[in-house]
Amino acid sequence: MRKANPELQQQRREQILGGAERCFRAKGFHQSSMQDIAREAGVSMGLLYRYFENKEAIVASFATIDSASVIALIGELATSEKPIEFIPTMIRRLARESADPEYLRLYMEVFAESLRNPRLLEALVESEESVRHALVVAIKSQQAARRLASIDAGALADVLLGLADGISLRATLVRQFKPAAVEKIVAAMMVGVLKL
Amino acid sequence: MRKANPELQQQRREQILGGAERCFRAKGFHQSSMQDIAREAGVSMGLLYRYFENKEAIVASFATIDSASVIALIGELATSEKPIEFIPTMIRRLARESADPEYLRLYMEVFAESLRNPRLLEALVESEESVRHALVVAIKSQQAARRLASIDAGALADVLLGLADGISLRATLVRQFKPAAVEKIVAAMMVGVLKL
Amino acid sequence: MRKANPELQQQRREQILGGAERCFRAKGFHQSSMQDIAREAGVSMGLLYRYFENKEAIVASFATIDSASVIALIGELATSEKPIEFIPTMIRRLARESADPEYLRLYMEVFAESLRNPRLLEALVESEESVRHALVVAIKSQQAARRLASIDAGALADVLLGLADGISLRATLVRQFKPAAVEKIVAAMMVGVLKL
Amino acid sequence: MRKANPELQQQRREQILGGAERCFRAKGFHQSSMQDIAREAGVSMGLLYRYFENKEAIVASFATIDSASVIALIGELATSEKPIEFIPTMIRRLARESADPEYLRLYMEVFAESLRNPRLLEALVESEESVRHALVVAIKSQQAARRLASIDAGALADVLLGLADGISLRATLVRQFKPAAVEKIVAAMMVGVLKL
DNA sequence: TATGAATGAGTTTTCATTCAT
DNA sequence: GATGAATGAAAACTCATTCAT
Repeated sequence: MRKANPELQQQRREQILGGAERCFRAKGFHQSSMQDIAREAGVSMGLLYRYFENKEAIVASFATIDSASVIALIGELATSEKPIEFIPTMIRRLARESADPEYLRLYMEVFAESLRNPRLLEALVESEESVRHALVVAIKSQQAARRLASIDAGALADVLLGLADGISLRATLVRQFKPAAVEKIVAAMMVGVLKL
Repeated sequence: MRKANPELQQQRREQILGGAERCFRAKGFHQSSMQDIAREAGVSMGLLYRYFENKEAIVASFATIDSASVIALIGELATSEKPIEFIPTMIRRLARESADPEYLRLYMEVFAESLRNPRLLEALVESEESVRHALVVAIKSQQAARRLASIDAGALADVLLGLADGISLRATLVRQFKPAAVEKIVAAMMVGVLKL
Repeated sequence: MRKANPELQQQRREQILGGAERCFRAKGFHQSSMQDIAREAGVSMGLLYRYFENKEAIVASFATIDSASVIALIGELATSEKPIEFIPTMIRRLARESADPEYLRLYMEVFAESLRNPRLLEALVESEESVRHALVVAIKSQQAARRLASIDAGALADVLLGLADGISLRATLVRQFKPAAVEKIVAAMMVGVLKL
Repeated sequence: MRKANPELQQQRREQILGGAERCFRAKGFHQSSMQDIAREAGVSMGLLYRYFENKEAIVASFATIDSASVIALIGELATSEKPIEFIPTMIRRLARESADPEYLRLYMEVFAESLRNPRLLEALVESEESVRHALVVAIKSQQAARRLASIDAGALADVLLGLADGISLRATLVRQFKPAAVEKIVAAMMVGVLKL
């Protein structure tokens, strides 16, 4: 007798989400039909719906941002010996990472959608807060080590992450955007607030 | 014979765009049908298509952001006697202004869409750059007046506008967001870079 | 300027309901797709949905039974000089009328459906009660004229209409069904209850 | 090698039909999917199709009405000492039994379906006729015993069963339905035809 | 015997767009 | 200039059925 096979199921889920991501990146998710997704994922419509209750459920899977690389970067900050110097680099790298237009578009769409869909918003908020939490912890540990000034760690995290988001936005939107000059300013700002 | 009546035409355009904006804010524009827009604007389908070639043309009208209030704020900066102190206020007000979820959603969608549609992107970029240009001019005049340090004005504009965008994003996304603490940090950062 | 045309609208509604009835009679309404109905009615899918919100709304239109001929028959009873003799004839004709398998099927389906759908049931009940009411009135007037015994008119109406329904059912279901013998029994029964 | 196990097979059939009946009663059989049935019966899709060739075969199983209780009632009539008095009771009990809306719906659907599907109709007719036959036999024996007038037993059976069906229909359809008054009329009618 | 996995045509419904008046 | 009528392709989703294990 055939038994349920969780590995296969996991693989199928990923297969579908892979197809969906390719579609969403290429066309946006309102423009991607379930047929498109099924075709791109190489499965039938029926199977799609076996694994995801409806289209929204697929979209929702993208609200939980893959924050592994961000967390890694924050880890570097936590152990950095000169965090004040490291922060501008971190912001630049964060901004660069999310400046890919396709990624940006996906993120924007998920965000826009989540402003209407509580379920999505919940997932997005949680995923955002796990990143923020990691950053707060990193900041506090550096403050304890007397390498950063003792300012409100939560607010600082919001400023840094906001800065990274805002900069990546402008990098794709402004023709005359000069990364180096921007980074210099960021560096100066950090010294202003964080020097002991 | 009837003559073309430009005033009426202008009024009709605005009537339609008004209906469209209400729809877009309420449901997003992928979820707003042309029927919805016509109903909300109080016109017939036929008229809709007389004034706008297709749905995309309506959407495109929203890529030119209404930047009047932003320009006004920048005007205040240009004439401020203590620009370093004014900037954090300006950022806070910019951020607050765009933190309305409905507005944010509309803006996000337009942005997301523009990443795939060159025509939209063009309009968005131009509208963004007119704001940036105004800010650059204001910064330069304050630098000329020796009230701000002489750093790259373009890059500074990008940092400030990016910060405003990023903060408004986080204000809607982070439950523990503390506006006052954030503003204090912004103020300190500004002193760090802009003090002569 | 084109004005809304109620006549056209009325005609379209009938056109659609005509197509629907042909489909429903031929295949039952669960087996009739909206495409089928549109094709049979000679209209497009879009138009179908302009006139009927959804499939259920079309089905609901059939819950209001066309009771004109029944009412006419009851009218004959009301003015009959020998109502006791007329009733068996009436029952036979009622039963015959609804014994057409296609009609019966449609009626059965509507009934079955209405047992789950309150909106449908409401319509069905009302349409049934208008018939019953007419019959009650006819009976009472004949009782006042001393041509029928004074028994509960409502209950009598239910017995007569129930008998007609039950007989038409059996006429299609029982191979050895003998209309004449049945009518004779009905006649005898009527004498039993209704003679003064 | 495994041997076929008829008992298990029978049990499985019943298990499936039990699930199907629950589904059909709750939602009607056009609204019950094979998945629903399998789930409700607690078996897999594969097994479902091992025991029933297709959905129609399951539906067909419901055309053979479970007439045990009806037959029992008819048995009481056959041995009753005062059959004329017993008949109204019998009709009331028959009507009450089939007045359960869920049962009625199932029966209606089966009937509606059978008007298009000869295989179903055949089963339904046969099952109906076995009941009718029992009733005819009972009537004839009571006539032989001189307890009922000598009228056409077949036609009488049709009138009685038709009356029961028709009354159960109206009991669910007519708000002002009064069982007691109806029964009184039925009693009077019976005296009218059946008294020696 | 029994299961879970998979299919894909079919269903209802929507919607951007065009046309006749 | 403005309207209501009409279209039909495409969307999301379902489901009877088959297959591999």
